[in-house]
Amino acid sequence: MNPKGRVSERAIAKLIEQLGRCAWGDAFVQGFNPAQWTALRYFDHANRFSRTVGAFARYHGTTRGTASQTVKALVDKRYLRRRPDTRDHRTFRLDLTAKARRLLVRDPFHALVDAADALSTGDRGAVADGLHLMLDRLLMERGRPLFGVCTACMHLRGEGRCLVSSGPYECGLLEEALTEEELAGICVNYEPALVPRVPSSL
Amino acid sequence: MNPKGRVSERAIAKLIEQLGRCAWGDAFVQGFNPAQWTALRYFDHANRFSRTVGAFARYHGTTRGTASQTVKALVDKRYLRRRPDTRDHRTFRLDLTAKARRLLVRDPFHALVDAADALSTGDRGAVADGLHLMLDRLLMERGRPLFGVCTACMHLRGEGRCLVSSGPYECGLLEEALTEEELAGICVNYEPALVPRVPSSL
DNA sequence: AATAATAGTTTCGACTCAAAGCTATATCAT
DNA sequence: ATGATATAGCTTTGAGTCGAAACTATTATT
Repeated sequence: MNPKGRVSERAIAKLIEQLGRCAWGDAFVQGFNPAQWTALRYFDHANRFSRTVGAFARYHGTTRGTASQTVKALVDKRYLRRRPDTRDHRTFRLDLTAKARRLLVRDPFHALVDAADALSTGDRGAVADGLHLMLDRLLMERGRPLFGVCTACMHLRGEGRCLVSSGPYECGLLEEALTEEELAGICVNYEPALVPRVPSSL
Repeated sequence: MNPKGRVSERAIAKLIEQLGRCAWGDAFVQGFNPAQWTALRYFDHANRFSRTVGAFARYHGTTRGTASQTVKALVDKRYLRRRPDTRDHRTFRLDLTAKARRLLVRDPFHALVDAADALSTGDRGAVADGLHLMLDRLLMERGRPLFGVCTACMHLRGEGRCLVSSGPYECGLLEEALTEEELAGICVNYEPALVPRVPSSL
């Protein structure tokens, strides 16, 4: 359709930029800003090893300083509860409050989700795969972590051969037991397994 | 692959957000910020009716106040030249300088373009079409203009039947003559023609 | 014990948003 | 025509946010 080589690549990049800006603009609502909404979504889906300021900063591709301020605003407004880690006295654990869970029902992010819903099922798969490929490549280039789930992670051990726990699953990196529900949480320590055990849905 | 309905929609939205953030972070470079890079790209591709603060604000989905400051910074640094419009004394025309054109060769945006380049030709088409559909839908919902090119615009007249000019093409809305090169510039007054004359590449 | 690395916070200048203000053009009644 | 009002294009202002760098405290390494 387009004879010149780089035309459609540029179009894709431009579309991503525009869609991103659009979602950004939508997120100035209900007294929050885009970063705060992203943080709320992050702490909703991150597993317990990843609910810290630093992990969120890496996920969001921002500095720890900025992430610290975003989190502070949410803690002050009682959407996150902050308490010191019992093992490492440098870090603080952050957990969503019930108030935050109620708020997330009206997340402005749903506009972008609805737009994706307009695609046909086949197109959705192609778009998702294509974007995933692009993101992996970009994050890899900058040495940023990938943030996947346990079910596709090489550190997951379980199904009867646990070393450090009597439960069904554990994280081989951190040597901690995992409940079945925790397997679906996104993790800063994720590393893709050579052969995924369960199809990832991120 | 994913049985539950909204999983892949959410994944797409998340990927777009992440890719957008990534491009945002890349754009803090060479003493410019993301908004300034977007402005430089915009004024590079916009046609002469659309090279104003207001048109850029609408394109970028921001306020005129913010756009005004972004432009001001670029004018002060001699990357844009600003001069009053001869017809409408409220508006100012903004044009890229040669200095800006040299700068745009090292636009950090190319990282995202390169990532798109990693896709196969077929995937690129599917991704581009899917994202285009999503963006159109989003912009339509919020009543924002679409910013297309003359060749796909319903206001384009030409090929021997011009009314206000002796040249080959003209804009029926603004009643101004258009040179052939200008047909490729993106325009704030764009409205999709029912039947596009030439395949659009934006 | 000394040094380096990690986790988080604070500070500063620049930027963004939203709202209000200013000037020029367009519309409309007289 | 003339003058009043509305609209459009842009700028200025103030509160809040971002990225970069400096800082404190804790843990890891040598």
